[in-house]
Amino acid sequence: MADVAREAGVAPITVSRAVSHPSQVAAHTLTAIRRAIEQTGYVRHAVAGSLASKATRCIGSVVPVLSNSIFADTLQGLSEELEARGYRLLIGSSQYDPLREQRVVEAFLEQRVDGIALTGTTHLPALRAQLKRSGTPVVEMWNLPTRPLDCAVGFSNFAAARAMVRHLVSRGHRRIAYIGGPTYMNDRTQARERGYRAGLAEAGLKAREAFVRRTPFEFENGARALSDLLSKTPSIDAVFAASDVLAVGALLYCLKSGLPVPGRVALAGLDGSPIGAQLTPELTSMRFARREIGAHAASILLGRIGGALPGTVVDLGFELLPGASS
Amino acid sequence: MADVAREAGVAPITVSRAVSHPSQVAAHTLTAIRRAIEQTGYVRHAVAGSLASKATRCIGSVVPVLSNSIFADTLQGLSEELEARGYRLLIGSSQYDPLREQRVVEAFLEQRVDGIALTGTTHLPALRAQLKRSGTPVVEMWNLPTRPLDCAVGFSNFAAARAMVRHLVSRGHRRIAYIGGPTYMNDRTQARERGYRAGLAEAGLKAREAFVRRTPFEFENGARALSDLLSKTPSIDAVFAASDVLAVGALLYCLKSGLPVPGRVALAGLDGSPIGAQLTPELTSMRFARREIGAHAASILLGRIGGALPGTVVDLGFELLPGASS
DNA sequence: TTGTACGCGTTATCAA
DNA sequence: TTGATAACGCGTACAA
Repeated sequence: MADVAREAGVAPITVSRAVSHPSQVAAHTLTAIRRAIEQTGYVRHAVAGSLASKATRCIGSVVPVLSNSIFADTLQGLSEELEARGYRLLIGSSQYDPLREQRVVEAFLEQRVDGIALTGTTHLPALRAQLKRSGTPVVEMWNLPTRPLDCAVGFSNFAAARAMVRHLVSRGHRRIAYIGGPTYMNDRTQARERGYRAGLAEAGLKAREAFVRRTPFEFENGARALSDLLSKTPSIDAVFAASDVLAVGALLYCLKSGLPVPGRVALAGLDGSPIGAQLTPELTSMRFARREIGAHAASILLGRIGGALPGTVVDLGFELLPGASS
Repeated sequence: MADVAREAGVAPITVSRAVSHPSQVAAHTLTAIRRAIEQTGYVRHAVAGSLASKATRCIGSVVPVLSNSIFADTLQGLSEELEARGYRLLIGSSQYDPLREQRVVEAFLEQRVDGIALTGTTHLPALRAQLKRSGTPVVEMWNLPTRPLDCAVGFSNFAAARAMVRHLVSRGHRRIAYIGGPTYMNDRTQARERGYRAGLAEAGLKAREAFVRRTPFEFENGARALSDLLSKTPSIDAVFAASDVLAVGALLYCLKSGLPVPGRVALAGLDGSPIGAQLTPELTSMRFARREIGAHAASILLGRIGGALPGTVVDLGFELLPGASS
């Protein structure tokens, strides 16, 4: 920066302004400085800038996994909105492990990110304390917390799951099994399972533990769980898989085994994945505003950084996508 | 840090050592400092540390998109390997736009990342120059460059595509069409298309432009391209889709339309996606070492940071996954 | 094993 | 609109 300043015949601080706040610099000074930057090959040192300004213009984000496209869409929304406003996105993955989440966030806090976007609302108490103490703006995504850490954006996983069970009931199904993810420290999965039970209860059906399977989000596991359900409790006439990864796996298993869907079992998922819509029969699912969750999260954080108060909770809702699988 | 030092009765530099190089500090001093850190709630300021040490322990990575799981796997490998060695991963996406790639890398250079992992080998000349000038270690992933920018890890997209055509020929197919991605500034897609033509040429078959479709990587586009090929050039007896996203889309289209596979058309993809393996018929594909590409990229960059010379090019090869679709 | 002195490259603050 | 000065919070180099 000193070299550029010398070259352009100005003080270093003017170069700083030309780069960061060009509107505060006279037009002719600006052109001189830009030429000098060109000539010297100067690259702004963002680390030094952050140290002096006490702002990194970086946002940290934690998702369970990158390989599930539902979070990829949210990250895309986050990243685009942030980029448009001159912010950068750091991404960490927790692998559904709250301890890893904590470690990733600790790294973010050391980097002095200006804001943090988390997936879900279940976090280790120690992490909640660290976040509070740091004063960093936080937004929780993908569910509606009863008591948000700071701000939140998502939808009611409970209501979405219950609505799907209502749909299956409305189609005449009564013996509805459930395939979902592991519930440990996962508020979304927990809420979906509660939504399933609530939906059954509403219809006067009773939830049976023998109708429930919990398994990690992989296609093969959806297939395996369905096969297991059909052999152990052959009386079931529908399966609600609380994630399209599991639902698609289950549907493909039926196609492979020649089991008519919905003739033998009806199937429904959640998440509205593109692949489900391409299958035959088309998978009944629920669309969530995946990209918008990210975009809203970005807006909320930038608002908080700009001085807005905590407490914002945005509900983006959900939309039933009825398919031929149910 | 000054507060911690006072609390522990040592100089600030000793606190710095206790945090960054604990082995250089006496055990009892260490425990005193750790207690002081606990009491004060001190969080290391990584920005200041980076400014002083001239190292950020951050690696920047550019992928075309996050939503395609093939890159997610590579990022997972990268991130895990880096994390294990105390480095952090910054992720940017180019949306297959070389200008966006350049802007993302410029941001990385301003942040003073210690190394950069790029997808592919086609980059804007201006970007190549900036990278060279910066001296930052770079690794190109997912293809084998003839002249690497610095280092590279991947496999021959050309050879993989050619091998798949050989496979289709060996199964008796002669009128083999091609569905691939857009070729502009995408060396992987270009190489796969050249591999297709080379495979045909070897077998004494001639490539016809009417047999070729280029379309963005989406399930629906694979379906649309196949439908178009079947109506315009009904004589085709096989389709090689140079990416499983497109191949799966094409296969699902056949299932929906009741076209026998491989009876009416044989189908083959590339990338070895999990979903392809679950379909009926199982999709013929090619497995690439997606995770390992990322893990190797991390090792190579850390090696370069540690002083290793540029020029490393690692070929991880590919493996044919024959399925019932061909 | 611990400490002193200094500098890393910017920006905030205040003044001109 | 531009500039002088003083941090920002660490780690390096060297010394004790």
